[in-house]
Amino acid sequence: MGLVDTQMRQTETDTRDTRERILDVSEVLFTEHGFDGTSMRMITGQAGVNLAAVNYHFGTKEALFQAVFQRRIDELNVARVKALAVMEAEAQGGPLKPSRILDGFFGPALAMAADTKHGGHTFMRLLGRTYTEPTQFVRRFMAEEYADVMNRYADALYKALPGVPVAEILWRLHFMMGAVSYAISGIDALKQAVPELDDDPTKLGPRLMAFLLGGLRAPLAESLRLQTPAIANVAGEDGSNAVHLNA
Amino acid sequence: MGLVDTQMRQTETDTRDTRERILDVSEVLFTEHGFDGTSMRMITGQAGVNLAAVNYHFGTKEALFQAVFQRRIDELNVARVKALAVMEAEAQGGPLKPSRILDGFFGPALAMAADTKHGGHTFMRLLGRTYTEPTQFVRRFMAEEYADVMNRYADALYKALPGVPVAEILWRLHFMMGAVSYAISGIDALKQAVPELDDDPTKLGPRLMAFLLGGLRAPLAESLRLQTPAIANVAGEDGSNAVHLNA
DNA sequence: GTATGATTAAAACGATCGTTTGAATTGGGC
DNA sequence: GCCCAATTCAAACGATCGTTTTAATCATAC
Repeated sequence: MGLVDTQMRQTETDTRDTRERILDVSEVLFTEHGFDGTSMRMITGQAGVNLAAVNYHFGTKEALFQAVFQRRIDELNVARVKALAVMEAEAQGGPLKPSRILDGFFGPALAMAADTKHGGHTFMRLLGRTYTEPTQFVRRFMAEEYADVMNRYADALYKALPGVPVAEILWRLHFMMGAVSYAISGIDALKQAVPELDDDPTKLGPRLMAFLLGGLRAPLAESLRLQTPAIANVAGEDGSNAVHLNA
Repeated sequence: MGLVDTQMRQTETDTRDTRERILDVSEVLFTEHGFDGTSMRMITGQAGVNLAAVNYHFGTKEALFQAVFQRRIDELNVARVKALAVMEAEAQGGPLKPSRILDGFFGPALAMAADTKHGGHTFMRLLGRTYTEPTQFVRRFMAEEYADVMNRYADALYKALPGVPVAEILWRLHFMMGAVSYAISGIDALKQAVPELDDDPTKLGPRLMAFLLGGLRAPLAESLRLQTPAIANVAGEDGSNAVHLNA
């Protein structure tokens, strides 16, 4: 046992070098060129390992993508659950402030996105994109791991915002995730459209938080409809097929 | 001239059949499998045309993707500009209601996304994704066409929301686009995480509008910071590298 | 030293990729 | 009828894809 253990640890240390080098490079390439746009030769070439190394260590290209994904999302989930647990312990059963709940949920994501040195930013762009094009593997992943974390935060928000239905909270959590995703990934496109825009990275957090809190605490749609009919004609040529965004 | 014109029109009618068939099929396949994940043989096979037809009519695969993109985004831009022009004419120089401005901007997008019969929904998913992974072609597109529409709506919002800086409006427009993108594309992932969620499509518009308006009209970050310190510890193991979402 | 198991290396596999070629087919103008 | 341009078609091009195979190399246990 002891011998095997020593040997194992040694070999594991060896492989971790190659394995992690492959993972790091893959993370960047998958983000930049997509799954199909990234070839094994691009990966192994840039990682400085043999072509067969990926198949040896991960089995298949798809399994490699899965490994890239798993490594980061586990880290993200752990940070989110831990942040919520700390806050709930402090509150001793009482409700939390919505702003702090959002901090706990989106803080780890933004922190990871702010890490441009170790691929965190790269991965968050990959995650935000993958969320809108769920493959079979990602679907299963969402159901297994993501659901738990989302429901915990939805519960916390439900306590913090009395009177707001859970379904509404989940939808708004979903909308907020979209806003955060664009805040992280879409900056390039935004700067392309408006080059003169102030994109001070230190202001992004407050800007985003202000927006998210406003959206989260917005009056419900039912009461809103009474205030604003908001029936805009956004139709085709003749204006017949009007679209009612608020109806 | 007349003869040539007649002949041209006839042949154009002929090619339009193949061309549009290719465009329609490509739209679906590019959305579902991405650019690299879609092969010319998948496209031509499903469209019922010869393999060489794409190269003949569009020149190259990338040009085909560009054509797919252009067809829809032109339609979107025209609808948005038109909706704004109508509202501004009615208002006779006065400010517009923010809810109506959002209707004008996001109404056409949601209307297109609601069109599941003719590929509109498909394309909106493609657009939302492409926005976060801008290729060289999309970058140029953003700068040329998207910028104009965005700035028009930003100006309208600037008039409607006195005291809010233009930069802030642009950022919030950006955040809102993320929320809308997730509302359109991320439903599958959301349902995967929370299967019991109420996803009545007729409620999506009001839900989204309520959220967007809340985020748009939220107090600015500067004043918000005074109310909520909102410094969450979302750090790693030791809690040393705390993240300040609001600082 | 030798044996053993894990890792790396070089080479090749068949399959599929986007694109091109050149001939066949089409359809309207004379 | 023929002509001509547009389009379609079948076939092939070289390149690249993910994966497998087989041998070489390495580190460790005995």
